[in-house]
Amino acid sequence: MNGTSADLLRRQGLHVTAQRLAVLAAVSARPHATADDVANAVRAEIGVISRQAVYDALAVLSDKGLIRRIQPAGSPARYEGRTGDNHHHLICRLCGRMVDVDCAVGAAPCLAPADDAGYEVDEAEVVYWGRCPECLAGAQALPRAEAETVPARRALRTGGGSDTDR
Amino acid sequence: MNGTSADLLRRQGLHVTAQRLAVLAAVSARPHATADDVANAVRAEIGVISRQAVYDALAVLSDKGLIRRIQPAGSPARYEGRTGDNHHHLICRLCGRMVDVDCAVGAAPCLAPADDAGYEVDEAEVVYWGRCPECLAGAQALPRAEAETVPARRALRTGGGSDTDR
DNA sequence: CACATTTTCTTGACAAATTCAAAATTTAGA
DNA sequence: TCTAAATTTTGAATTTGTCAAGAAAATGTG
Repeated sequence: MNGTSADLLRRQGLHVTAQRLAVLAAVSARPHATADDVANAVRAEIGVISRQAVYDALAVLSDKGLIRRIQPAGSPARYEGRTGDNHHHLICRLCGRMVDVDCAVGAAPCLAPADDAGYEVDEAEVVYWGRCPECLAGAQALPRAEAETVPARRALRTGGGSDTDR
Repeated sequence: MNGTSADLLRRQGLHVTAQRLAVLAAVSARPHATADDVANAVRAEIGVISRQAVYDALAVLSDKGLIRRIQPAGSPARYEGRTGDNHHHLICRLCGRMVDVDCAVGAAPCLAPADDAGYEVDEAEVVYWGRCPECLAGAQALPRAEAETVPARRALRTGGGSDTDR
């Protein structure tokens, strides 16, 4: 199991290091984790790792396609291990909660642009924006005026910053 | 023509200010501009504007649906005037160039998730990732080793940062 | 038109996320 | 083991964006 991860790295021509293995494991274990979440998870596992090493590892792993980077507006970048199955994301505008949605169309690439403008497209990223069940319930309970007071953009940070998922 | 923009603002219950009109005009004139681009464009037109006023205007205008905010991974937020037609974006992984693509499916919302998980979805944002014609040409012309040296992520900033579009 | 209220803008400090740079370590292969 | 190249560490700097408080401007009313 660990051998597999190391092989994955080698197959991409990357050096195998404890940091990278730990980052890969952390991302797989916590879908939608931020770089910071990953750093903390890795520290819990191998002791210390520099912030830079985390960023490098995340960058290199996503460049090689071993992990996927998602960057919803107003939220720091997130990473996930599921790759290649071309699933999409449903994000709550109010609390930032993010959930996976299987592709409605089929296998990757699930979509081809109407006109590719000469681009060589390798991925179609789809984000569905809306409001999650909990926020819907909360918003509807509030009187109109108060509901409007909720600063949507800000909530993304404070409310759903890290405890996003599931 | 200017009267129209002012009316747009009034219709949304917003005060009509030179700053907002200029921001609106700047965004319409330069699709995919960053907040910084907008600030510069506005300064060229009305003299001075504070960074905060630009952010406020962009936030309020996109909240009201007069402009649209796009935030591709690894790049600062961008704004565009085209709204309501639910078009999508094609972004080059190498240089960051972004072009519009009309929706392949039809009118908004062009897509509904396979399983909405209880979310009330109001928008489906689609980003096609790939390599633009120029980068493709450049990459193929280079010998393999050199081509791989190009730091993809960094290029997004330097290469295509501001002079993105077509 | 003058006024009061509310919104918006300015200024300046601040914070988070990410990147840069240079030196020290580690990895892979001969 | 030894070497060259790849990684990691460390620490500072940037970029992007936000907060807060007071000043200025816009809108509706008398």
